Amino acid sequence: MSRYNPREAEPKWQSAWAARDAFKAGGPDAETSKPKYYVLEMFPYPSGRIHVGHSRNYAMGDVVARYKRARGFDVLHPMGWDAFGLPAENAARERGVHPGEWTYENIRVMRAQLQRLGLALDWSREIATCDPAYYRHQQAIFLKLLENGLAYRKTAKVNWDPVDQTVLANEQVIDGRGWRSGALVVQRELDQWFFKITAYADQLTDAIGDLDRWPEKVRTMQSNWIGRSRGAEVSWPLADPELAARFGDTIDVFTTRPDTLFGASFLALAPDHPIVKALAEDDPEIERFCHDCARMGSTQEEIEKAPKRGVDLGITVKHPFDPDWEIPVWSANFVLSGYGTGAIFGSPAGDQRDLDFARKYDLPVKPVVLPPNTDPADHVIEDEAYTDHGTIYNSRFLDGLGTADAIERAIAELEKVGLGKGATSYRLRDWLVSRQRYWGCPIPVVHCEDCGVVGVPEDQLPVKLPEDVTFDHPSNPLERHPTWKHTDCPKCGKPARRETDTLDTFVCSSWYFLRFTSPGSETEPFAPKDAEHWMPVDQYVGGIEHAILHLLYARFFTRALNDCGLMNLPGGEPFAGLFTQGMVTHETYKSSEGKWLLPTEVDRKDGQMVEIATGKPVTVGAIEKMSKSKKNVVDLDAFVDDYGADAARWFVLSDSPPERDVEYTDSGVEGVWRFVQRLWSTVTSLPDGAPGPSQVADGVSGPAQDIRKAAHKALHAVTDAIEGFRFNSAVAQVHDLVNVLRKYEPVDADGIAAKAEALGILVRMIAPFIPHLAEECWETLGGEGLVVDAAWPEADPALLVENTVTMPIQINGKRRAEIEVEKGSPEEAVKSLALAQDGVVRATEGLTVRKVIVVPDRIVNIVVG
RNA sequence: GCCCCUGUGGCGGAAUUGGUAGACGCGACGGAUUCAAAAUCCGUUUCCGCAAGGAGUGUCAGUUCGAGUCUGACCAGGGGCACCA
Repeated sequence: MSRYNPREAEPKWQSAWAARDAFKAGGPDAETSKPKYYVLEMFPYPSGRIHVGHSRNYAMGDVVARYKRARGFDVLHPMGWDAFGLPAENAARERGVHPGEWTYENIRVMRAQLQRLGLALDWSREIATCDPAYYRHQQAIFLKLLENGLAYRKTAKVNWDPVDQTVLANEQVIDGRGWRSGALVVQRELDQWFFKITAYADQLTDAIGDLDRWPEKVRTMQSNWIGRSRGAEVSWPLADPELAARFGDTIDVFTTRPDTLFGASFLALAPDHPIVKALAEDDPEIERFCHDCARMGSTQEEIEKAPKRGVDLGITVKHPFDPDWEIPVWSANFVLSGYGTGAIFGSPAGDQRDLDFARKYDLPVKPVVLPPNTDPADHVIEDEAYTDHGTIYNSRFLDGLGTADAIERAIAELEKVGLGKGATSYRLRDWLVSRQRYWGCPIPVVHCEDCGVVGVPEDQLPVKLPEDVTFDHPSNPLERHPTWKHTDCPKCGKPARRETDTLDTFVCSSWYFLRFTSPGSETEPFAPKDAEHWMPVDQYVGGIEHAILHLLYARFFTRALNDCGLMNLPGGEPFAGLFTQGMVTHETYKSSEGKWLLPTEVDRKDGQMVEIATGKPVTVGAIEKMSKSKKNVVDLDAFVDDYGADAARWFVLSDSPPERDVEYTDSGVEGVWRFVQRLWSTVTSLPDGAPGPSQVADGVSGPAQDIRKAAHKALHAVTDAIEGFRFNSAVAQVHDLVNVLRKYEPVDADGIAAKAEALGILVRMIAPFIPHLAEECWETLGGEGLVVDAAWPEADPALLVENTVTMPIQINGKRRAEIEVEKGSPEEAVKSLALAQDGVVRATEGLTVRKVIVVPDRIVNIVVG
């Protein structure tokens, strides 16, 4: 018997699919009545090579794409490249290769790798975000956003590296120093571009509830990130008329607990609050405090460890409910300028931070919320604030109300006296999209001394990146380029300066799924007709690491594009179904010199891991997500050379549930190889002259009928598992059926027909998982055409039901025996049969049968005592 | 600190509605084949026990005729958010 050779079979079938354009999506103009289905995996950054870890994402999407095709859908399953980004610039610095050249070479390699996997992709729709044909439309979109007030410019605090002369992202600042230069990072105010995502904060929050095919976890994370909280804005009149004239009549604060207003003991302003800044100018103590706070590091750890500090500003405000009650105003380091109004009122009994602050500076602490079932005399605040709900007391007209009622009443009273109103605050900030980088989409505006910021007219797009740039200096090459930034104002024609910032690469990935719907569109980013036909994406597959930013930005973008009139996507949600897959993990290896080693550089010798090159022992480290940095990767090409693409696909879908991590092990791979060969030998064991795989072996009985039943049951189970994204269960079901089929040696024509039918079902069932082997089997079995075009088989309901059923018999909940009965046997008959069983008689001897529960066709439970 | 998720054999995991816990795969062990090995094939494999039997889904309680599944408290691991007022 011949062995299956993926090296020959896989390229052969891939050419066969390509020859008939098997995976080309139809679309709104196609002459088809098929319903559409858009399946998409998060497109990759072309970082170099694909490893087995990456392939899991694509394998899952491919199962869905092929399954839906077999189910009669017009499937759109495209692929492209998230091709702008910092690694290309780093490569340019380290190796002197142009970012574009490096990127396109990586794309070439990775495309070939993906094609070897045999994915059912419509390659005619391939896009790369660094292609001017793509980013010119992104620039057009930017101008639309600008026109509609959704893109704007403002000064913002950034991390500035004075040595590298560049802006650093928060994660590039380590212990207050630049990650590359090691220079102390300073906070600097720079003009930056923002997208007004906060305008959609409510919509983005409210719509989360409708995303019923998204993981709960992701929805929670999005909701937390937006961080909507309802409360009130409260205005505190400045006591000193002179100050009131200078700073406006009141200081406004945001609070979620207006019910605790009578517990107020101070106001605290952020160190960079305008009032604090102004007062600092003629008060050295305040000035020093502000200076200290500005210098404080921005890392989480530092913020966490920093003790509460403050300075008395020497001014007072009047309580909104009592003009005679004056409250001191402080500045405090724990108040954030970017949240709410940058000012709070301290109610120490009900907030731990306020309490810590009050204790440190000896400010009054008055409890105003009484915990349920507590005597006021027993409720004493020491070092722990009571932050929960309860009954309000010590609070005049709020006394006796519950927290929720008191909040409403307090807001109503604030509105009555004109010193406040109900308000909502968000954690979400506007999206800073400026990057001082070369390898990104240029922001298509020009700065003119007379006209200000002027958008580049559409007919002059794209604003292309210059090719001749140098990376010998860390700062932005666009800024340093001798000529690029000099241009004429599109409005008045006078010499002007181009914007040298490029867009955050998250912008590119916020609309690529729309571009896939009409990748050839030259005049528009996408044709609304195509976008409206294909959108939303029916099934999106990607890593959990994008649970917040990418998905939130995309959800913002589709809404913004709707509002700019570029399309009409009802509801505005881009991804109807989302699945977040787990990673592929692998052991890590470290040489005796402490360098990470590739799995191919180590070997097991006499039970010990050694480095092949040196023979020295190797430290086996933790099992971690496959990553280039830890070198615990298995290259996809090497894997496919050894075992074939099908084996890779089958492996990453086996064992672990798709949402969880799966560990790569050599023995697991060998198990897959065994399975592939076993499947092949099972298919080839069918004698010559057997009927084709689409035939139905009707009217057979005995073992032949049992085989048919097994196949149809497996089909039912696998169909269910695919629909429910439980690919590991589908794999187990397939294993089971193969085990049954390979042991079945038919002795007559009926048996052969039954086995042929069963194999036909099996082969169509595995086609979404291991499509090349499925084609090879289909051909061997004499199937019509290609299995890629075969319809998904239908399970015969008559074969899914059994005539008899095995019922376990429990005594006090413990299984003691089982009986085989006709399906639907009457309860009385089952009961007496059960009581007559040997095991039952033995176990009930000397005891009284108190009750017998018969659940028809399921179980019998006898209660004795 | 707050929020969420997960705890099942030696390992990954299955059990879709409260109804036979451990499917399927890996590993291990025994056997066949082989001069030998690889590969392949056939068995066994939750634990204790020779057996009869008993115990068993992180721990403790509860609901139920019956709990991996439902409820409460706790323990452990993972993730998210974090001076967000």
